[in-house]
Amino acid sequence: MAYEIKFEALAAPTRRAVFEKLRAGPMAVNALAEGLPVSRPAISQHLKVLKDAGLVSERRDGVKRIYSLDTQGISELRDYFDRFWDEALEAYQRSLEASDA
Amino acid sequence: MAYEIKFEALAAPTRRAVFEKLRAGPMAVNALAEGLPVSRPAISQHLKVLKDAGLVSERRDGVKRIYSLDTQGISELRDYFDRFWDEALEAYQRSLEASDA
DNA sequence: CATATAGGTAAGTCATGGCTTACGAAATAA
DNA sequence: TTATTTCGTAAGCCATGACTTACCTATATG
Repeated sequence: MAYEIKFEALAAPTRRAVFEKLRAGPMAVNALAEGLPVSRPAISQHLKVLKDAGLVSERRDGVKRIYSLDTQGISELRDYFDRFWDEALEAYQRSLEASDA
Repeated sequence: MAYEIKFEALAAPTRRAVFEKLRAGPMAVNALAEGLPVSRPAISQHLKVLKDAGLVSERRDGVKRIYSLDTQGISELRDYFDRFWDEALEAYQRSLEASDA
């Protein structure tokens, strides 16, 4: 449920770049912004979207906010495509049987 | 490779509705448009995007075009999230070890 | 042939959203 | 306290893209 938000969250290229940068491990906002061709506020906005989508979580550390991947939210997407792939195969099988003489 | 196109393809709600409707099996354009709150040309446009993204394939049958799910393209997304989930877990482990006393 | 069916394409409209700059707030440092 | 760092938020700009209607092509059918 609520895949909508997750798909939309991963659609924007720079936002997905932020997301994938977190594979290296938890990171603060300035570190995430480094190397990306947009302003830091833009990164903050992307992080809010990713967080609302349940793909990322936030932790405070002094004046910094440390963002990390949300394994729970990511596993939901994994499960979604697992099921989708199974169903696609079944549908394919049925369409073959239907065209049998 | 080329996840970008797939994510963007699945981001639009009605386009994902078309995509998910194909779980039932191969279907012609008019059948896909039925029940959806947009015009038939809009469905055609969505199908083009899904096809270019490798999520859907097309077959001609007389005057009809039969669209089906592309298991190959879908499996690429499944693999993407499989790997992502693994890496997210590893990153989580590393962050735990790093915070060990 | 003429007509109906099925669906792709063009062009234009309009809202969404990704970006910017400017600003504000909270925690540390001097 | 004052300054500095780190970051979120507000407001506005502008391109993108999700729609629409109008039109065209191609196959079947009378």
